[in-house]
Amino acid sequence: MVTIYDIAEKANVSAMTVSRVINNTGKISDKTRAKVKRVMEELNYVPNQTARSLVLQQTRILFLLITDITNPFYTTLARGAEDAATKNGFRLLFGNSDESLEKENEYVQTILSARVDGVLVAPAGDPSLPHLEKLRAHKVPFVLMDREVPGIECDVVLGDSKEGGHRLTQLLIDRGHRRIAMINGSSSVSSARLRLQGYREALKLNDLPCADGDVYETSFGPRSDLSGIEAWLDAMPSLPTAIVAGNNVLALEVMSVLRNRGVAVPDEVSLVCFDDLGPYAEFDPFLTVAAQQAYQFGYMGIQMLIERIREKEQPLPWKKIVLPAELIVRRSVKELTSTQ
Amino acid sequence: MVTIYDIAEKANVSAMTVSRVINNTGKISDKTRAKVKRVMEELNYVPNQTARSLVLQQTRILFLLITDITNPFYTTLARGAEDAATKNGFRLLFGNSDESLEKENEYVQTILSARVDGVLVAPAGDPSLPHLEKLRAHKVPFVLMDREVPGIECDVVLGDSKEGGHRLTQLLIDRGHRRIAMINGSSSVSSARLRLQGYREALKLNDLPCADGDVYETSFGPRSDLSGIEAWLDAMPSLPTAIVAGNNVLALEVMSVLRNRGVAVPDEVSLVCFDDLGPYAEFDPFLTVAAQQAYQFGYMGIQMLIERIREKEQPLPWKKIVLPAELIVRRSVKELTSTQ
DNA sequence: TTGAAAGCGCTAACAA
DNA sequence: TTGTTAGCGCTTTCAA
Repeated sequence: MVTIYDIAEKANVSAMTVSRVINNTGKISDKTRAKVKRVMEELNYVPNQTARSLVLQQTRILFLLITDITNPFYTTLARGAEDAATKNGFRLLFGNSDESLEKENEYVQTILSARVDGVLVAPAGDPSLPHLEKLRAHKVPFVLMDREVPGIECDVVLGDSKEGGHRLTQLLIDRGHRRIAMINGSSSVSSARLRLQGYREALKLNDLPCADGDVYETSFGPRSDLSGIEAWLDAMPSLPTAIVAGNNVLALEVMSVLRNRGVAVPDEVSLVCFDDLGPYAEFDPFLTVAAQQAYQFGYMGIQMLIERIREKEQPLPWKKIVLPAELIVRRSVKELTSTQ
Repeated sequence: MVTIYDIAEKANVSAMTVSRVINNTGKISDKTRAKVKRVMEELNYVPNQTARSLVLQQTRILFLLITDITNPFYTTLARGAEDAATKNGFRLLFGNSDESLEKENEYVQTILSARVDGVLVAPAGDPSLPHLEKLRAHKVPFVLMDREVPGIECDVVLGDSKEGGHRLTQLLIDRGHRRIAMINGSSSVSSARLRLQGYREALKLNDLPCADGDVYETSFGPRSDLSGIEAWLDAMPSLPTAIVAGNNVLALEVMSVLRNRGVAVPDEVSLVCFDDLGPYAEFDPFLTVAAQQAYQFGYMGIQMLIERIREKEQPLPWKKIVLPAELIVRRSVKELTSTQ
């Protein structure tokens, strides 16, 4: 590895001078600066951030902890975060807690030991409190987003969940709906609580009832098993004419269940939700696709990489994995009966 | 900051002993181990990865460089990569090049100076070659995915693009389509080239023509301006009965353009594409939503965080930003004319 | 304008 | 089983 000393030696200066050139600090004659720069280019020198972080006690790394990387709300948020970080000379590390307190805790541990300069976090819920307290105890600055956690004072970026819930519900009422149900995230998540509150508020202001069974509380994250939603709908004496979903994921899942039952949206049940669907909102994506095994791409890629790192000394032959795509036929293709 | 020496002092042992306890190396009596562990808990000690990386010459960090973080193909891939990395005791850092060579180059610089142990990269295209050569020159192991780059030998995880292009096209042919157009990514991207090849192959095997204007080449990434696609369609004497899209983003964009023109999919034009749409594939998401300003959440969050880091010494009052949601009314809500 | 020495927090190698 | 020494690559402080 080329170090600052290699440069110094070859340029006939001290390491300190090289350091000054790299960081543009102190006074240096143009001549030495040019000489040092030339040698750096020649040797392909890249400063070692690790060493620098150790002495400077800062990493210039920020961490973004989100709860669902497959949700376009969070990926869009991530792009914003990345832009802001880059613009300010920070790098951004991502973590995905999957709405799990356990994973969140692991990430907090990682964050502490990596000595990142700050954290932008969407907490899994109110029980995230100890994790935030840990960050606070270690003096790691953090900003909450999307969700507040009672018991901790800090900076926070929120959506107006109560108002939003109110307006979504009012919109349905304005369209003539009287029996409106709600599916929502866990009540241990502040945004879910507020959205529910907004919903109830709107119903109340319009003198509409809300049966106990009309509100279903689950998790904001995607589930592999939709039977909970099935059971919720089954338990109702009749389907509501409209449903408010606490987020986009829940809306899609409800839609899936309704579709399997042959219940048409919006003809039989209207549906509204929090959070948009990114690039997938405006379209009717019943696309026929050659589905590539995206997850496998990532998984096997990392496995190969780790193997390569482990066997760094004995260069094995290069490997090439080709994964077949699966053709998924959906209704974006029309059968043409007559030729042309 | 609590260091290994603070622990050592309080536990009446040497720093080395503490190190051994942390890493579970060497032989240590149960008694000292217990004592050291107790002190570590007491002082809330967290090992400093930065220092460790410096001496070990490895960071246990892998880097995943993708070209479009809003594409479900890549987020799904990222989940796979994260799982594989975590399972093997590595952390994963993400970067998003946005199909831009410039951003890619910046990330390569970051990767080199951060001394990550390895990189999993979807290159922006063939001109990524110098970036890969730079990684190679610095002996940073890397694995390519999704795309190959002529001129560099390395590990690679690929989809079978040619075969996939062929099969998608054949599917359309089997359904009676004779005039099939293709919209594709840049020909400087290997997967785009192969997909086109598969498409042409299928046409040829079926003795079908392919007019020059029927193939449109653009970028795989999402564009803010769809006028290029408009112009492509306009230039054709008539619309084809079917279109093959080189990836999911292109398919959605074509669909958007067709929809604006009142061209029905699949009734008037059939559409197929590479890559699935993640959770958004099976649904008809014409959802009415309270769209939150996802990008702003991330952007402002990071800004607040950086400000907080800068003003670490003078604690300013905590800030709270509340962003309003925008109600976007789409056709998931039905107007009820009669009450109830 | 330049350089020498010390140290950031940790671990490998060796010694006791 | 435990401790001492040296050094990873860099920057800060002080001296020249």
